[in-house]
Amino acid sequence: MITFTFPNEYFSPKATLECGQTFRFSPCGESAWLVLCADKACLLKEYAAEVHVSCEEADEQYFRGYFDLETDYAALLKEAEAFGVPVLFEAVRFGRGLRILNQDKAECLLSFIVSQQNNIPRIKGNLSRLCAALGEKKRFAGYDYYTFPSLERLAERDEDFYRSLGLGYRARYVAASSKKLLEEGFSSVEGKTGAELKRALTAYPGIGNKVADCISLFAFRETAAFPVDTWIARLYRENFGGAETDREKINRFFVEKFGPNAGIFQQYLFYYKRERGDAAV
DNA sequence: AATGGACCTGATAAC
DNA sequence: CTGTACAGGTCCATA
Repeated sequence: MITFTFPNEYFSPKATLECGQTFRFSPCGESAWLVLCADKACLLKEYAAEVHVSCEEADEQYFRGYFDLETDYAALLKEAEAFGVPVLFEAVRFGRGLRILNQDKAECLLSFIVSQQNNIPRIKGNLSRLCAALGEKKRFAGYDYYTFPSLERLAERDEDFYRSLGLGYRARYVAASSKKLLEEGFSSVEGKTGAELKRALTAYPGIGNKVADCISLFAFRETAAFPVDTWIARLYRENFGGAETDREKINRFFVEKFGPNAGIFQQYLFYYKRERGDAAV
């Protein structure tokens, strides 16, 4: 095991983990979290001025990439503030240290299918039962955890099995998309970006525009992908005086307004709106 | 092209 | 206390 550090001025484990982009983490004690992705685990500990990341030695580069540590968030926040939009200014202040993760593609795709019309505690329960049932048991730093299951294991189960884990009507989508992933891999999205990538992702059962944007942003580094859910739609009405109700139109409004990094700013806006929905700005 | 209803489930709020 | 609306939507059926 090794530990590397990163200044916490632009790395807040709490904001990064709790903003809703991932569901596979759990607090352990004060200011510490066990974070899981694919078949790997790491431990985050926050101190006064830095975050300590502990993982297997072979996984250091993986987690540096996972937490997006090569990206300059100081510059991104400056860019956000330069728009002169009050709610965005407040959002980046509130969510300072939030970083966009670079997640495992298959795990992200299936997790966000599960997330639709669902709440976070339940999503976490669904996914942890899924991993416990089909994943591989491992141990890291004294903690037991289950890996995210392989596509082989996932694809051999049917809708009824996923229903038994509590996924509800999403069980059908997880079964079908797992099979598609096993058969085709990511060949249908390979090399695609932007709108083409989004369109290819919506070809998976259970993936519509919103979930396709989430997967683009969280697993394909599509920094312009701007997921529009109920909170963003509300933000659009309340903070931008928007009149459109079509979520694709709302998506275009924000992408045109905030440009190539719109998706990153979306996470700050979403986190702020969900946590501080009552705030004046 | 756009609009509306069905869909699993359970934690939480609201009376 | 029992009921209901709602959760980071998607899909399918209609005019």
